[in-house]
Amino acid sequence: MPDAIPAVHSPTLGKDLLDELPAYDLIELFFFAYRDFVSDPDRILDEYGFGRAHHRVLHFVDRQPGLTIAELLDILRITKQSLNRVLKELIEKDFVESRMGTSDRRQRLLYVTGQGHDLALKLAKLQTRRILGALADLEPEAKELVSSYLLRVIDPDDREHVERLVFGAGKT
Amino acid sequence: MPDAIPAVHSPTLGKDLLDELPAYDLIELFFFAYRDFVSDPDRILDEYGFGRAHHRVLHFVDRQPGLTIAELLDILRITKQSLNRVLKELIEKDFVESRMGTSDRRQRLLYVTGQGHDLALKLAKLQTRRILGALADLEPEAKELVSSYLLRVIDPDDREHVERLVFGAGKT
DNA sequence: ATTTTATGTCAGCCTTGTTGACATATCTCA
DNA sequence: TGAGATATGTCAACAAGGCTGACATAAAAT
Repeated sequence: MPDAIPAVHSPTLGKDLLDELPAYDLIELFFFAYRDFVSDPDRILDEYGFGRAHHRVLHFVDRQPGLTIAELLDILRITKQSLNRVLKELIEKDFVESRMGTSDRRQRLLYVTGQGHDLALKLAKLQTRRILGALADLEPEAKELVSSYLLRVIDPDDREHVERLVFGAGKT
Repeated sequence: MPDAIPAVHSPTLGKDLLDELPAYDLIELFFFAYRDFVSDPDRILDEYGFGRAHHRVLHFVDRQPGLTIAELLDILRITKQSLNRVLKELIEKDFVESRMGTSDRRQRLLYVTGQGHDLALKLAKLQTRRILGALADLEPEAKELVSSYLLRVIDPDDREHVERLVFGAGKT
């Protein structure tokens, strides 16, 4: 079937062809790369009786101490019932703690505990080894390019939010 | 806590710091980008009563007509019971068909049907729009760089397999 | 002829998502 | 102050898509 498609380098057709020819290479690479990216933490999480859902919560709470439930729901885009299930376990096992808000006492502000931070860091380092290691043989500007590429894959409406979250956290 | 870490640009420490400082930016961008990357197909799959698991099967069968069950299991890395559940549905709804192997009659060779191919293509184009669109304002060599980056994120043991699968499919 | 391989299938369990309904405490605003 | 909005918690039920273990069959391989 690809045989029927004429040589690609005609400048007049460039834009249309992008719409027509699926980028199977990137689609599949993305799939496999992401799978391996999340697989590293899985083994360790198992030892603690946690899953990926716990990892996500722990990660974002570690990154943004004092995060509220509402903010976390907004980041994860799951229902409060789903969140509550894993959050409750993280709190019971003393990896996260929830304090009453000071200005608004309805809010719960989330913080990681000592061992919560240790685990979050351990998992982040594992993933870091893989995703920075992958840059090793590439040009020095590769990291900048990859991260600006990934940012552009994100929905335009969320980009600003993600940018604040990713590049603005920890400093606040 | 980041305050305790000394200024980063000392050349002697470069390598060690890579091991120590988690790449939160890439970790999070990867997370958000992948989420949006898979979200596009979800809406359409819903209309057919399919989920992501069906999408993956349909995709790889579309890409590699004549795929066997064993090969598919190897690509997806799930159990045959999990695969069978979604595969059965795809076959019942006439998106995929399974023919007896010719050389080895124990094997089942999988093929997409007409509507199976149409759906697979529709989904691939949706994802293509996003992941090629994200290249729009970047340098021309960005695509090559991103795809070689993603390849390097994949487990070294699988890289060759994935390369064959990604760059060698459809031609066979 | 026996064993191995490729696949199918039954039954049950887990994680993580969903919806809907309802409870409580606190804040906001008229 | 009092009514309503907001932030969170919780109960119950369900669905998708993973998993394990056990067992069945047909065909290939030895």
